[in-house]
Amino acid sequence: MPYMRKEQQAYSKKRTKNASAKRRERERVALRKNILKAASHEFLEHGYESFSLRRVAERIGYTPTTIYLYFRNKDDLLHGTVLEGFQEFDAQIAHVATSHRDPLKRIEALGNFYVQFGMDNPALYRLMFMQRSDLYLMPRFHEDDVNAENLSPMNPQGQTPRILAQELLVQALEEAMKNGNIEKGDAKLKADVLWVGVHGLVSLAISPLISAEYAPTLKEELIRTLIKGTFSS
Amino acid sequence: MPYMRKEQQAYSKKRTKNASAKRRERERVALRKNILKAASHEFLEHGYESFSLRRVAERIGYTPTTIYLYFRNKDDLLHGTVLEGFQEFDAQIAHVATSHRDPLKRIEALGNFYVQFGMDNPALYRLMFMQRSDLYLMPRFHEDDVNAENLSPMNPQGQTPRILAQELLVQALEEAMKNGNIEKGDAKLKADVLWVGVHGLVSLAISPLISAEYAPTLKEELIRTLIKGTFSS
Amino acid sequence: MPYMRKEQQAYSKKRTKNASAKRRERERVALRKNILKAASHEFLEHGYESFSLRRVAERIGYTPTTIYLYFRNKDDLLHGTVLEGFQEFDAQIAHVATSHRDPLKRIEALGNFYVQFGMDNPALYRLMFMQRSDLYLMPRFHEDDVNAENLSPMNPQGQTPRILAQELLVQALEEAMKNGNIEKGDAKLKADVLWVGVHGLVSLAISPLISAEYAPTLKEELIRTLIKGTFSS
Amino acid sequence: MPYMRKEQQAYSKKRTKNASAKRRERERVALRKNILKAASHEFLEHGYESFSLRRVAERIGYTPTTIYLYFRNKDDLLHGTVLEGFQEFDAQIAHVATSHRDPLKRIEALGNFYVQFGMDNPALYRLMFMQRSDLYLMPRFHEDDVNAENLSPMNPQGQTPRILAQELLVQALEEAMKNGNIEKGDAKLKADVLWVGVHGLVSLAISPLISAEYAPTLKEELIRTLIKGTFSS
DNA sequence: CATGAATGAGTGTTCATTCAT
DNA sequence: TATGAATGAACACTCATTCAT
Repeated sequence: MPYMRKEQQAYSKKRTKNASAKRRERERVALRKNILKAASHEFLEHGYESFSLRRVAERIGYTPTTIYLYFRNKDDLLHGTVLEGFQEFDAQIAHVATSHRDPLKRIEALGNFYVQFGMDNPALYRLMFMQRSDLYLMPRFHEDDVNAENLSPMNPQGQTPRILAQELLVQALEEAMKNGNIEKGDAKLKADVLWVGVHGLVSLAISPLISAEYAPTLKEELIRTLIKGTFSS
Repeated sequence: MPYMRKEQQAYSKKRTKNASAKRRERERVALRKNILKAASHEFLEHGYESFSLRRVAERIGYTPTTIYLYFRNKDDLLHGTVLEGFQEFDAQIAHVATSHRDPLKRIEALGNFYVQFGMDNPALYRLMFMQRSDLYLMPRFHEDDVNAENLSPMNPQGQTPRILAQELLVQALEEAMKNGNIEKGDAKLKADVLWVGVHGLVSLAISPLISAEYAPTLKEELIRTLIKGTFSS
Repeated sequence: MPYMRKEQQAYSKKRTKNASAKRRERERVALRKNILKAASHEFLEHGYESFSLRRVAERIGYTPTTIYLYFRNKDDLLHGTVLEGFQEFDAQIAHVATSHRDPLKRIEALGNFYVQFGMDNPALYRLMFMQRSDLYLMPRFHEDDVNAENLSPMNPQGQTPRILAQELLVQALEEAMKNGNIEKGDAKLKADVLWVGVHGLVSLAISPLISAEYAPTLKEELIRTLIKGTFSS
Repeated sequence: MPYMRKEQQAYSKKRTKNASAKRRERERVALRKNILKAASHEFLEHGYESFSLRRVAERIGYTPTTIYLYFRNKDDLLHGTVLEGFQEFDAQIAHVATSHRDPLKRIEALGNFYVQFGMDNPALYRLMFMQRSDLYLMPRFHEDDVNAENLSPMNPQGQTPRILAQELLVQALEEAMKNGNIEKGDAKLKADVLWVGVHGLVSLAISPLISAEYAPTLKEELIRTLIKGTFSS
């Protein structure tokens, strides 16, 4: 080590300390993300009910104990995982909504995205819309998690967040009504009918009740029917 | 005990025995049903994966061991729960189908019954159509259960039984097409669209995603939409 | 029923009662034997450690509870079973001993029988000589079983019964010494050497350590060796 | 803590860490051995069939769960118990064999060691030669245990290892025959006769059937008999 | 005499969690 | 920061046993 004045030494030390602290923080965040990623895989494979913290630890090559340094307990990890999934879904569908000016096209895009997302993420879809909708509806999972209100990104007023997908659909329908694209009526009600339709499709498509090959055909027919039933005068 | 002649005594004894045997049988059946009911609740609360036989026992205030007197093992209990529900559902919907000659009325009745049954038996509905449909699809649960072929009462040819509700709907649609009530087309496909609709409705209605009060309104609108989309030329 | 005088009636009644009592007693004894037989099969198949009372009940088509009418508990049944086996062994070997006057021939017969019995009843042999010799040695299994001293039929003096096979061998050797067939010496010691030899053979023969096909050859050589080592001057 | 320079501190820390790691390792090994010891006692008392992992845990004052930190499952524990014993036995008897050039002396030494080992380790001996010989015969217990081929140290050719004691005896007899110490013949057969003899002795000596005091006398006589029967012309 | 119903103790095993290091 | 050691609670399941009938 070359000669340094005392102040320099102290300054250097501080810088070193800072740098190392930052690196540690970076590593910390990275590992946290890693855990969440592994957890979401675990979740996808084993579902909500038999989600195992130990298997998550195994996936990333750390001891179960380590996870406790990043999450308070199994539930916390699980909630973190699904929260991430929910946010992902909300972000993506919000993006879809903002990508189409024309309300009719937007409605179609929303429907297609919804179905696709469900079929691509069956475990998550099951959880959100079939098993634990309460979790999806809940504004926050832990009482002390003050940032939880931004769970649903489209909720600037701080109201209890609802199902974003549904709200986007309502908005699109309202616009379409205003534009005169479709006849006026209860937008919320009509939106819910559409939602019921696509949800029915997805939930059957990710079950053994209808086959994966059959799903697209059925989807076509369903959409045709819904459009005809909803929009035709 | 009052004085009795010997023959009377013997007769009385026999009657007592019979009566007690009958009472025991009644109790047996009752407890079995009780277990099944508790099991379906357990199922509803904890899902298939973390279904716990012990918790079922706790619910009804018996030892876990007792359950083994009524079911061979955990799987058997689950299957029993499911089977019971399926048979009940199939029997009732078959009855509905035979109660309406007119195919259009029959379709309406089937739909109404389907929705009502689901909302009246949410735990069972979840089990059958949302979580363990594979069980419903299975023609028989135990290889040695020779009576399993009558699982679906409308299957006299001995073919692998499928979803009875769906088949009844297809039949009704075919009749309606033959009668000229609706335009010809792929009856199976159209039936499935209807099914997707009602299933979507029920599955949301029994979740916290839409409220019970709202359900009837939504149902009306859905039916209107589906009918318009399906039948109008 | 024809006319009878009172005394006659009473007599007849008594006779009837007697007869029926006897029949009941016969049935009782028969069932007890039946249980013991089933138990000994169970014992043969599953050994001492995993002997199951319920399986015994299943074998004879009675409820487990019934067995408790004939035996105090599982141990009692188990003990009854093995006791029977021990008595059988003792009876048979005693019979073998009395069938041969010539001590040398008797020794040979005893050895052959011993080996054969062990190989024919491996479970019992294991229990008597390899696993729970204490049971075989014990004069009685239950403190209150006063008849237990006749466990070993050759023990009229009421002494603690020892291993009958061994005693018979000692007697034979003593006779042979007295007769001058073999040189004098410690008969007990020489008998024990022979016993060690046959026991070693049997216990290996009923284990996977030596094959069943090899056993006879080995037996021949063993006997040759023992005779040469014991009797030749 | 006394004053230390930084480097010293780091060094000390490292040493401490090393030391503690070593201590942990020692404790680990010790506990593992403890478990194995308890397991072999459990085995001795309750036999293979009703061997209870939980009782083993109780014996050493740990929770059952702890055992799973050292053994994969019950079977693994049993196999561990057995394997340990076998390796020990094989190693020791191999050492005995190599310690005596003269085949006759070697045979005598082998016999003495065999008997002594059995009487010193009754639980293990029972396990190896009286109850679970199949385990001893198995070349490896776990498919993934690549080091299992050195189970038997005298098997450089990689052949399926058999009972080492027996093989050593055969070798010694063959040498003795070659040297003209004893008359030629079937070495394997003669070795087995000797084995049968010592096994018979040990297995009776560690049972209540013959007393510990009597064992040496009987052993002397047995050896005398076997030698006379085997070697004398 | 025999049974059916029920229990309590015990089995192997998994898992989330804690604590000292 | 991360780990290793250990635990306690829970799980499905089996068995011997009791009690009322």
